[in-house]
Amino acid sequence: MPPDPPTSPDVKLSRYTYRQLQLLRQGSTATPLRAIAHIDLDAFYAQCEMVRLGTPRDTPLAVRQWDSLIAVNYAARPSGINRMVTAAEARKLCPNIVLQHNIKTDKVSLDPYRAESRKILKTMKESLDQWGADATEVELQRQMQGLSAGLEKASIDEVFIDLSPLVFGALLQRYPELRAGLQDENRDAELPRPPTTALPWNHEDCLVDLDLQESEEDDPDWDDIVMLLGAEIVRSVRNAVWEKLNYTCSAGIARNKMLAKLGSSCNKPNKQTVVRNRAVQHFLGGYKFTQIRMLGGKLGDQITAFFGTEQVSELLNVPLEQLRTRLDDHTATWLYAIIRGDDRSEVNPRTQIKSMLSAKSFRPSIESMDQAEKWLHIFAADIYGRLVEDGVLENRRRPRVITLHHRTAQSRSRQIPIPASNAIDENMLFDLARNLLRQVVAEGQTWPCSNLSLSVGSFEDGVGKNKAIEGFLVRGDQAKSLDQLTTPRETIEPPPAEKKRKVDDGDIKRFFAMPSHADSSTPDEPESRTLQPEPEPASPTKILTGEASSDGQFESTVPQFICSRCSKSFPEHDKAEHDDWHFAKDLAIQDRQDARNTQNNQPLPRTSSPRASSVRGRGGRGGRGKPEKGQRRLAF
DNA sequence: CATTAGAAT
DNA sequence: GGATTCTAATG
Repeated sequence: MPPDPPTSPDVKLSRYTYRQLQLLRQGSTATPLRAIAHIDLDAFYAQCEMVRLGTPRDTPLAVRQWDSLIAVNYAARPSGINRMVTAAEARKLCPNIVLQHNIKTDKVSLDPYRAESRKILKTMKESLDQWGADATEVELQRQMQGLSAGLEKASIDEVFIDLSPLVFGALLQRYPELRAGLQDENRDAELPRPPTTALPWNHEDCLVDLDLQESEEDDPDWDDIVMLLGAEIVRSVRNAVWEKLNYTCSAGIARNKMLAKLGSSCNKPNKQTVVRNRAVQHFLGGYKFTQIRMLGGKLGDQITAFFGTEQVSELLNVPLEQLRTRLDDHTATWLYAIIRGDDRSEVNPRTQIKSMLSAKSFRPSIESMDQAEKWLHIFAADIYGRLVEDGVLENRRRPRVITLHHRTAQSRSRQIPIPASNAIDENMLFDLARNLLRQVVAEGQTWPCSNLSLSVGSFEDGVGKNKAIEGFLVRGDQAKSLDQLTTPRETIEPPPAEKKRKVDDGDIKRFFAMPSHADSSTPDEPESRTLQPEPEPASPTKILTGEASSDGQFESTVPQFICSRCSKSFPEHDKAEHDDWHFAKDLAIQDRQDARNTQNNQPLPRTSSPRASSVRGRGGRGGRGKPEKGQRRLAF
């Protein structure tokens, strides 16, 4: 009998290694076993109105703005109604349709939808936190400790979820044979094959057909199991959203964000689509690449023009070299990978918004200061409301500049710092906006005005009472358990960034230790903007002086300086210390950014000496901003 | 800092 | 398609 072919030793082994399995735990982007979901609310605005009005699911309804429709529910679509149909046509096509008007003077009109969006997100988080909480074994409890899914709000009605940590937990729970090898030194050993030969897919899951060379008869590998578990989790999330809030949504489950996003729109409404690894080629091959995120605009058009096709399947034939002749290296490499289903962008939890803008274009242009001011009030209220959601009240984040844009024939903008000494409120924003508008008006050519907008930006992390920085400095499991109570959203997973972090930790601690307020090691505001009820042992005086100086009422005696960065005033002799404080906080902020961005990617070069930049006085723009720039673009 | 472009929903 | 929102590049 001839010896077995060389494949035989591998027959009982998986294509995947213990290392690749282990990477799931931290939600690494580097493992092919990753499980990412994209969830998309079905015709969101329409559903919001249906929920609000108690409209039955099978009643046709659309949300109307002006004469056009901005959302059409699924009950109305069979009548041929879509967003490019006028209200009158819709009525004709479907006489019994409910046309819910979106009040004209809107601006506030998005608010209810935002509120619903928040509720939905919260429900999803709760559902995820709940999932798998029933593990009984002690050892397992330990292993699953703090495993939580990262959740990125992609828009008002879309989220990405990194299911990997949860899937990791579930795998260990259901396949005990995987546990032992994780301790072994040889992480590059292959996993055993999964014990199952046929997977119990839920009949409601839509499976994308496998690649041509693959067969449903083949035994599944762990990536298939991962998808199965992912689908199970997503189903429970969707179910929670339905049960608690009465919204339906569609989802895609796949190896990465790009595939998940494409998947979620495959079967709507109220369905979930699974793109298994073995189906990726077949799946993507049928798409136009202009459907892929970031390729829907001019870049996509250019590529189409360059290579004479918009089919993924045809672009696959273009070798990387040739892509490089028309596109810059970065883009070429990214494109080459993305059309092959390789997308390593991470699910970015706690997407920190960088600016908030409220705008209005005027159909007949407006002609007077009065009209303009009316809108400034609306803008200020709108932005203020969003700032509150973002945590201004708790002092978690705070914008430093406010900008007014104005358009007649040309457009102009003016910005000023937001005084850091005062609490932000609606009126303050309005006053600042009015100042800006007056500046614009003073230059003439103001009316008629076709467009006005107000925005705030340059956010600084207020670090609402020491939790965030401290939590970050603690590593690993401690951090996670610390994190649980107060900020369930933030997933902090340092391990991959270990090497470069170490140095910084030292720096940060060193500088945080310096200030003479030796209280509780808190790197918080020296003058404590918040009125924290928390009885701090050593600080009643601190709070008092803080309030006094921000009031500006008791300042005459001691010589003061005003910090150019935060515009707060302090006794002269505290200046050095205050500068150090800014420096330390810059470092911490930057470090946190880095950890988020780097985790799993190549380490980035840290900009040389933050110290030097923090000394620089003017412009209120010390160490912040620059460092995260380079790798912002396309992470892969 | 101001302006403009690009992308997405 | 229009309006709105956000981000990044550029000078």
